[in-house]
Amino acid sequence: MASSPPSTVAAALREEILNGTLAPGERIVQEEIAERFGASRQPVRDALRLLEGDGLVTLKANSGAWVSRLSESECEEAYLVRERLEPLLIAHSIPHLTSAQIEQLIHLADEIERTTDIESFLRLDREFHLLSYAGANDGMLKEFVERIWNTTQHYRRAFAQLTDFADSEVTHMEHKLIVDGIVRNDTRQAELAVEGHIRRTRVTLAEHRELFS
Amino acid sequence: MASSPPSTVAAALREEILNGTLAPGERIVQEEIAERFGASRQPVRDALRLLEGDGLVTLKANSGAWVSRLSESECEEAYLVRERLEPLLIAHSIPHLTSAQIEQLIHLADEIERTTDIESFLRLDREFHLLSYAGANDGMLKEFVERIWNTTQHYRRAFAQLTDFADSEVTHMEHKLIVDGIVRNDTRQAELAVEGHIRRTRVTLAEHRELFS
DNA sequence: GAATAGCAAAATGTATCCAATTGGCAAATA
DNA sequence: TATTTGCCAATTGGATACATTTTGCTATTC
Repeated sequence: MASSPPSTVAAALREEILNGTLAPGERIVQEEIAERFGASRQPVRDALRLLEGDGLVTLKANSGAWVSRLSESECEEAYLVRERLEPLLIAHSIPHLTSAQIEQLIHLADEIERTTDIESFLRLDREFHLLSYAGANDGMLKEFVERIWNTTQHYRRAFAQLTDFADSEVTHMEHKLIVDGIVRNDTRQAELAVEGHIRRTRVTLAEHRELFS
Repeated sequence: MASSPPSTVAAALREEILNGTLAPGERIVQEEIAERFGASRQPVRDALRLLEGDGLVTLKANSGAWVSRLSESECEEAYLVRERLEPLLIAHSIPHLTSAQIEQLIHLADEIERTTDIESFLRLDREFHLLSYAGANDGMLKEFVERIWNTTQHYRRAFAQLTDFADSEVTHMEHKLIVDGIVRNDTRQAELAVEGHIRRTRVTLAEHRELFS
């Protein structure tokens, strides 16, 4: 599904932005991308428009495309919005999670605790949270949340590198609280754990303004 | 700003979708639009991609473009998200509203109360709420909220026509509560009034499933 | 020496032509 | 008669060529 050239190019660029190959602020030249994918500039333009819709790329008319960059206040805004949306999302998700998915969540929380590598941590943490929302049928809400995760991915990486997992103990505890809420079907606890998890991250991030200099 | 052909075409189509000229589910043919604007199909394609990013248009590869249509559950989801986001938005806005803007809000609430025409009501109501958020510096949050307003506009119109303003008294009261919170600088009251306003609309909408048949 | 005006190179935007895909209609077959 | 297969018209998608805009550099002037 969605295997048209523009989607393919967009997916590849999205991956490069998320894994840090393309950094925020970096210029994206249509012709370069077109050449790399053996296509013309037309599908590349479509791909860039798709990514603009995802908030990952910023287009300027007659000028070019850049990987989106967040200011400190925009990053804080992103976390404030997550604090409002993700508790709702997990509440809608929990009643429909399969036992296989719950098993996987337990497994992921465990694996995250054992990881010392930053890239693995980012990948597993993302997988954990998005899987905890997999039961929800809310298309638009999921789009919003995933968009925020994508646009803030770079800053999570920078933060993890800067602090070298200084808060990892608390993070693991919060993940366990979320899992516990899910396992015991205590939706309210899961909501509060998610909200607290995001809020603490926001406050901790705010103590490192140097990330945005 | 943003006066490039694609933006112009997108703005015109957006207007036609919002004012009901183009109804949800309606097909949009590239060549027709191109001819109407005296342009080639290329900028039209870009415009459709822009509108897809706004959620107003749904594209299907190799098939065409349609005005987006919401299901009943998607519409409810939209209101649930608004209940979470708009209180936050008005809380951020209130401290920065100018006295001229506050005067205008008072004036709008008054004008809405005097209106019996549905199109005027929709236009003024939208203007009132978006103006009440004008003080906020939250770009992404505003984008999200405006996107939801846009994609649900058609259903607000259908609801107003169906009920012929049966709940207008309550609506006016809620608007006054919001204005009162703003005027007295009581942010918390404004938040609660906004949340209640949206929540009541959601519940009332849910009593009219025939809108989505 | 700093600032501004003009120019040139590079990248984006648009138009046109051609290819590929879709969906409906008709005809043939079970 | 219902279903399936094949064809054709219509529409979208992609590639190439050309026009337009931007931007940085250079040269000139104050």
